[in-house]
Amino acid sequence: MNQIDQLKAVFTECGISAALEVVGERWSFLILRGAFNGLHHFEEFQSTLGIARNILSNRLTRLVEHGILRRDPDPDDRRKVAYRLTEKGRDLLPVLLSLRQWGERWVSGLPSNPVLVDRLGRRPIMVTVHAEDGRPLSLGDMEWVDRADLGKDAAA
Amino acid sequence: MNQIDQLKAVFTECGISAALEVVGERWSFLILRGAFNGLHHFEEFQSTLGIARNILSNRLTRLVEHGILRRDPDPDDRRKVAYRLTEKGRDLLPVLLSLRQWGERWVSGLPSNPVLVDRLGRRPIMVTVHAEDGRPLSLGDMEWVDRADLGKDAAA
DNA sequence: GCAAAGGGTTGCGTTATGAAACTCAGTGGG
DNA sequence: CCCACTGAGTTTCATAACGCAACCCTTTGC
Repeated sequence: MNQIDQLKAVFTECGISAALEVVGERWSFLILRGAFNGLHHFEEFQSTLGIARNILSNRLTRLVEHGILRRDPDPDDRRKVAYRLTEKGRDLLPVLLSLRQWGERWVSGLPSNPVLVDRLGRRPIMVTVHAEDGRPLSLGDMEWVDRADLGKDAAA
Repeated sequence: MNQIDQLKAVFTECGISAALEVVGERWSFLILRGAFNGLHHFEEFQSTLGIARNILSNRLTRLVEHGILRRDPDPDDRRKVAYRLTEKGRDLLPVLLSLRQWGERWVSGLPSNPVLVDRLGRRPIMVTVHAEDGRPLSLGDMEWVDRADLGKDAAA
């Protein structure tokens, strides 16, 4: 098995590397953040993010190819194209939110604006790591287990 | 201030871009994944990830500079250096896990190995987005609110 | 018909990434 | 003490990704 095959194996066997292959390039996350914030059009992304037009074009195309965004031409104005999150894209919300939570806590220091709130309680939503029964967990409460031993352990 | 200008302001100070400055480069997440999986040494990262040595060197240095990893020379063998997650680094777990969850579901299709389980229940842990009271939320249950309006709304 | 808007491309220079070879202190065995 | 080997990097040079500015082509509004 050569170097390339090894790399390829790494890329396909782990969910993290699989995900990064699709959304790991520079700007991808920021474009998605924009999409979650209600941006739809090329010019909106370009002017709010300040990204180079060729790169933006490239990323949007890639995100569409990977089924994360949909490209909807506007029937009323045929110059316009709306990029919208698919379900696959919307399902990246936990990634974006946890990244934001971390960035606010450890890098920028200050909570950013606007805040995503629960429509009912009108309190900020949160991302947590927890057990199936809902108990919140920290790293010390977890351990790595070979998948093959999972059922076995649970049964034991 | 129109919507776009608002977003533009938001974006420069957003936790997501802050986070990406630090961990957004290629390989950073994979190195962190390795660290969470118990890798500590340069050679371990290099051989398991297949990353170029110069890049690995560069990333490790950056992650140390940003306080995500600690660089501990081994007192018993002065050739060895152990890279360990700091609290700031460990706090990236939700990001890594949600990324992995997404990658497994939407890209690789299959669950990867090993699995992080709850030490007590010995069941896989999970990452979710939810309200303060624990209710799981989907995008439709949330809305963006200006932080200044938060208390106001809650009081109203 | 003409200017402007929207969504891109093209060309070209700069940075980032990658492969392979090289360094160099430290260690372990004979 | 000598030599092979290990661990953790550096250096060199080629290639890919990124960024800027300018350009292009439809579609619209007037």
